[in-house]
Formats: sequence, C-alpha cells, structure tokens
Amino acid sequence: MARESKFTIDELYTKTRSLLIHHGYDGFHFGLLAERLGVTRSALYKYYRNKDELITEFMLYEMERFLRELKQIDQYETFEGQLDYLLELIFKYSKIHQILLTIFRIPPSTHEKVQENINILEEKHLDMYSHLKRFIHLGRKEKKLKPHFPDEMILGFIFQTVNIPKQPDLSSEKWCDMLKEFLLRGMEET
Amino acid sequence: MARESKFTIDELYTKTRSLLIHHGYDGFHFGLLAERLGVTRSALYKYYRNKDELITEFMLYEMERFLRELKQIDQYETFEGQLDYLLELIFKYSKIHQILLTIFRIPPSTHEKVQENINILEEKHLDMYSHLKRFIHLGRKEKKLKPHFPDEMILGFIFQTVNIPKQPDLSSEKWCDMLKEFLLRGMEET
DNA sequence: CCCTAAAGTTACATAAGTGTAACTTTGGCA
DNA sequence: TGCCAAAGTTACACTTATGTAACTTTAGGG
Repeated sequence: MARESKFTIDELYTKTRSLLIHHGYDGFHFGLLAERLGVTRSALYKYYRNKDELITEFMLYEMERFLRELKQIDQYETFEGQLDYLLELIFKYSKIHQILLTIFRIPPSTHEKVQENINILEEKHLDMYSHLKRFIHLGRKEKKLKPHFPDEMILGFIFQTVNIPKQPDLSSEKWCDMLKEFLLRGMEET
Repeated sequence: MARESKFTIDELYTKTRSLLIHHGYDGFHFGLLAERLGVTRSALYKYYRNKDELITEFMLYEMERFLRELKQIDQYETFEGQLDYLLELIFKYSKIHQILLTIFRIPPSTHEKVQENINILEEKHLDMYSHLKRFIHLGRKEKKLKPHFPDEMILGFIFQTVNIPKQPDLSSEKWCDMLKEFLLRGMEET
C-alpha cells in the first residue's frame, strides 16, 4: 500500500446510502459525499469517473448484499417459516427499494461502465424475482395461498408493508406479527 | 386583461405535476418548466418568486382538489360503500402521496410565503386525516374491522395498494376488486 | 388612436456542480 | 535512504441553475 486511504469502501457506501435516501438522485453530488468523508471532491474522481458510476456500483453492492440474504430463505422449509424470514429481511433492507428506484433517474448516455452496471443489476433483479416466485410457489403447493391472487399482487402487498409507518408505541415484533396477520387474513372482522 | 397569457394556471400545474413526478424536487427547475410552457424562464418569475413558492402553491392546489373529493365519502352510508369510493379515489390520485412527500425536501429558510403554504398544508393534512379516521370509525362501529388493528395500519395498507404495480393484462375493475378482497380477507386460503 | 398595465424577453451578475491537469503528501520497499 | 506509486489537494475551465433589471410586446379602455 502506497498511502493509507482516508476512508474505507464501507464508509463510502454508508454515506452514499444516507445521501441517496435523504437527498435523492439529483440532490446527490460529489461535493456532498466528499465533505462527509473528510476528503476533497477531487479525491473521489480517483475512484469513480462520475456520480452515475459510483451510484450504480453502490446499487450493485446493495443488491448483492440483499440477494445473499434472500437466498438463505431456502433454509426454511415451510411457507410460513419463509414468510417470517422474508418479512424480517424486508424490514432490515427497508430502504433498498427506494435506492434501486433511482436507477430510472440515471441519464442513458453516460460512460460504458454505467450501462454495464445497469445490465448486471437487471440480471440480479431477475435472480431475486425467481427466488420470490419459488417462495410463492411453495405457498401455493402447501395450499396456503388463495389461487386467484396473482404472484405480483401477493409480493406487492408483502413488500409494501415496509412503507406503512410503524406506530412508535408498538414493539417491532408486535408490529411484524400484526402485519403478518393482516396479510394472511385481512382486516375484516369475521 | 392587458395581454393574453401564453398558458393557463391549469397547464402550469399539469406540467409542474409531471416534472415533479419524473424529475423529483431537485431535478425540478424553472428552466425546464418554462420550456414545457413555451415561455422563457424569466416569465415565471412574474408569478412566483422561486421554485419553492411555486411547488408549495401547487401542493396546496393538489391537496385541496383531493380533499374536496375525499369529503364526498360521506355520501356513502356503509363502510363498504366508503371503502369502494376511497379505493377509487386513491387510484385517481395515485401520485399525490409522492408529490406531497417532496415537502420534506424544501429547505426551511426561504421566503415567508413558502412557510405559510407549508403551514396551511399541514392543516389540510390534519383535516384529511380526520376524515379518514371517521371512515375507520364507521368500519369499527359496523363491526367490519378487527378491533386490534390500529387505525394507522389499516389506513397504511389501504393507501399502499396504489404502489403495487398493476398487472397489465387485468382490467382496473378486476384489479380493484382483488385488492379489496385482499384487504378484507387476506391472502391465506381457508 | 394612443396610453397603460400585464405579459414576456433579453441581458447580466451570481452561485454551484462537473471534470481534469498539475501538483504535493505519504508509506512501503529495494 | 531515496524511489515511486497511490492518495490527496489546488487551481482552473466549463456548464447549468438562480434571480433581477431594463427592455419590448400586446390588447383593452379612455
């Protein structure tokens, strides 16, 4: 090593995540990130040619992290076990959806590396989706799911639960249990 | 009238809506809007002192429009009638949540008018919430809602349905019916 | 018919983000 | 111990958004 870096890749990604969530794609720029990392803006250009390259690299990193954990879902054998695991995972990665959505804001005609990252990201997305399809398939096989609901609606409901603002006075476990009950049996009194 | 305006307020709000949705708060600027309206950027400064003033005025307009229609919910007497109406309304105003969220991106120390608009917007929000609470209250009175689910969770589930991507091959009515069934009775096969 | 006020434009000063090139600093290693 | 490559900084040119002031255009009323 010629000289010690003032920040780690992990720090860089953590600050990037925070800035993307709070400032969005357009509000994110090298000046801001450099300030948070305690270096000058120019230092970042040694690592990434522009912000799109940094952002897509970061999204790949996030996606791979999420995917690695999602694949652990197969360790649970029953649909209900997998549902519990998935809900927990979705709450752990509650901001990943918002982050991945910024992909649509990246202008198309940038450097090659950016396009390549976007392509890889699409592959990872398909990979993710196939695992979720298998989860739904298990639920159908166990006859735990109403057959007339399409896969996309079921997954949509499950994933949107993370956007429902949690009551501060309830514990996370209690909240998660209630969400699960809502998903499974709805809100109607019987 | 001294001279005919090149655009109507309605056109201005429509373009503003579109730009806010597709470019976000940071990506929205007078140059872009002026171009869409076929005037120069400077012309817009005759109407609004800066983009924050325009955006908050627009949000007020949207909120009032939504609120006016939401209040019509009282014309339906049963909880189920009101639920149908609400779901329809939420789909009609599917982007309003995203638009109102941009309020959190507006820097605090701008002109007075902006702060005033934000305050009025908060009042309208409370007004909106009280109507939604009444809707939930009716459902509880009719014993149509499980008592242990908090109001916020029920409203959260209802409002998040708009973010579930609709299957293109299904009609809007069919989709809405299925969402309603999911909300009321869940996804679990019984 | 021409005056006026609102609508719009042009032109300018300012501010902030982008990207690059030339430079300095640091720390391991021959 | 001094080379050298990676890390970082400084300085500059470029681009784009912001806000304002002075100007021109337009259409109705006296």
